Amino acid sequence: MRRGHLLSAPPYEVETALKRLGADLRTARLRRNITLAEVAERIGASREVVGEAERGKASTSMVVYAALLWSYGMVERLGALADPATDGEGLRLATLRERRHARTPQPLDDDF
Amino acid sequence: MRRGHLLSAPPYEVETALKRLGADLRTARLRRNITLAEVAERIGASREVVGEAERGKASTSMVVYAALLWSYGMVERLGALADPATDGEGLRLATLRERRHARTPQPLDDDF
DNA sequence: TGGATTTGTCGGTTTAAGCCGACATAATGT
DNA sequence: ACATTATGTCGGCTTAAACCGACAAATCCA
Repeated sequence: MRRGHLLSAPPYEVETALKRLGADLRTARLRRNITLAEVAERIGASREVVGEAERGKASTSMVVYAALLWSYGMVERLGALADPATDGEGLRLATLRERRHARTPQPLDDDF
Repeated sequence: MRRGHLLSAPPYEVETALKRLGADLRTARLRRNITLAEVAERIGASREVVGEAERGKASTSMVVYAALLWSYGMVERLGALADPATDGEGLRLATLRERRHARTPQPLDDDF
């Protein structure tokens, strides 16, 4: 992790979403009346990383967030998060011209 | 990242969810007719990590997944993923006895 | 088929994530 | 207030994530 600016300065909306996700994970845990150390042990991680995830740390491994969702019975939501059937814009584009792999060489009109 | 067994062997349901999420992110990208390199540049990451996320790599940073969702216009879903209002089990428990015994989380002045 | 493009992989480097132990601080409840 | 518990923080250590350049394999389209 060196030069890419993603981790050092993610888009604002990304940070917002992560902060909210973390806060909601904390709410879920408190409602279940368990401690950081307890969840950490259940999912096989350290107390520290769980606390960081609850604060929405961007560079934390995806598996930490995923395991937390799993421990609260919400992991199916993660799997369905980008369901193609619910991707409105993608569906529109797909009906026009779906792509399988290679990029279609654009002849002239290169406007984006 | 050394001894915790989370990253080395996550729960099966977690791996499944990540695989599906990654596959769906790939579908979203192909529908939009853009390459790995292009998305990578847009979100400020390397082509490699994007490819790994699309394969559901568990140890990839959360921000990579989040930024991909963002680039496809799905980042709000991530923020709402663990919405307390939709946490059925949590709601039940909360009515019984909510716990407030936690320190108010500090802002986590961004990842250093 | 052939040529162009996309994607996966390999080697090497730098940075930091995650772990641990111990301590500091904040919140709780009696 | 006090003791207790939960959470945040510090320093050090080990491992690997993310980067880069280049190459190999897969995919696509004319």
